[in-house]
Amino acid sequence: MTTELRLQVESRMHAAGLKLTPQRFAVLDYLIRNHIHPTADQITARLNNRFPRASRATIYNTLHALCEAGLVRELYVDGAVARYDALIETHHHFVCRACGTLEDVQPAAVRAVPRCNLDEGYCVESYQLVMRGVCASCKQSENRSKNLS
Amino acid sequence: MTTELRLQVESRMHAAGLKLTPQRFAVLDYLIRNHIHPTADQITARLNNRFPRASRATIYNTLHALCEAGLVRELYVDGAVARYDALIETHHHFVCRACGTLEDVQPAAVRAVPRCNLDEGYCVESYQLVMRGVCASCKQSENRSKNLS
DNA sequence: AACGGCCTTTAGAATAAGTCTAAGTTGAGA
DNA sequence: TCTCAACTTAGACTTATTCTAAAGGCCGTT
Repeated sequence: MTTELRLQVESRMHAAGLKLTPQRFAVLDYLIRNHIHPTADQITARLNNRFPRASRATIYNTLHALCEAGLVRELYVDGAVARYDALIETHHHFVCRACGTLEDVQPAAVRAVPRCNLDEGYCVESYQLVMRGVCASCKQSENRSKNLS
Repeated sequence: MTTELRLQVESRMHAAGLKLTPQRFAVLDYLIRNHIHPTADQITARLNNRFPRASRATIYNTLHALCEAGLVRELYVDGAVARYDALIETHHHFVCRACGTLEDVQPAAVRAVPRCNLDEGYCVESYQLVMRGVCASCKQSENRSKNLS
């Protein structure tokens, strides 16, 4: 984590009334460095290789706290397992139905401005766009097997 | 279910190699008549008031079969509980953070054309847009309490 | 209309994600 | 440094979903 980012995190955590424990830093640092949308279990397994250890309850507490502080986003994409994402900039997601990979999609790549025309009084505060399909490498494999048959 | 719809369902189920059991009709009929995005538990509770009874396993089997047949969509919006939706026409969803209600949003209301400019080779087959915010009636309550204070 | 294969349903046990609890620990303001 | 509310912890608990093995029923064929 750069010093700049660290300061930003500190001020956000402070604003949210959260203490800066080693466990919280470790979780956030991991999410910032690894954009793999891990589950709580994956985070636990990875962090417990190193210092500091964190129990399951702490991982969940931390993730929820970071979500409330707006530093992390919780995603439900595939199934009933929550995935987590350091919320550095807004972005969308693409899921490959062949290999299951979940990738980030930069907002610039999507011509989808969620300028909604809902009934009067509705207030959209945030939105999430999940695209599903086949990623480039799986598409290639599909084409290859088609040509063979 | 209208005769027309029933025929459509029969042909889709047949195409998917699925038998037309009373339980499957009951689940689909309930989803078509009630756009409340129920959980598997809510469906089970509701159906077991009437004929035919269906066990938990059957409800899940049926929902998965209907999903594969493209007649039903599985949604993970709030948390780790799956919600189900008769997939009659494409539409989006709006979740109110105050009352938790999940509402349908017609595509016409969203100026979001998912014409994505992903890396070459990517193929978007479907997408799902979930908007979060405050619904009209909750917004009104919020304003009312602001004026009082 | 009856038959029989095989898909479907069922109850209940098993699994897994996430939450709760109560006791010990610690970050950070004074 | 002192203090205490906030944090962490292990493990029990809850709840959604899946699995299993046996009984049942849909439907093409006769």
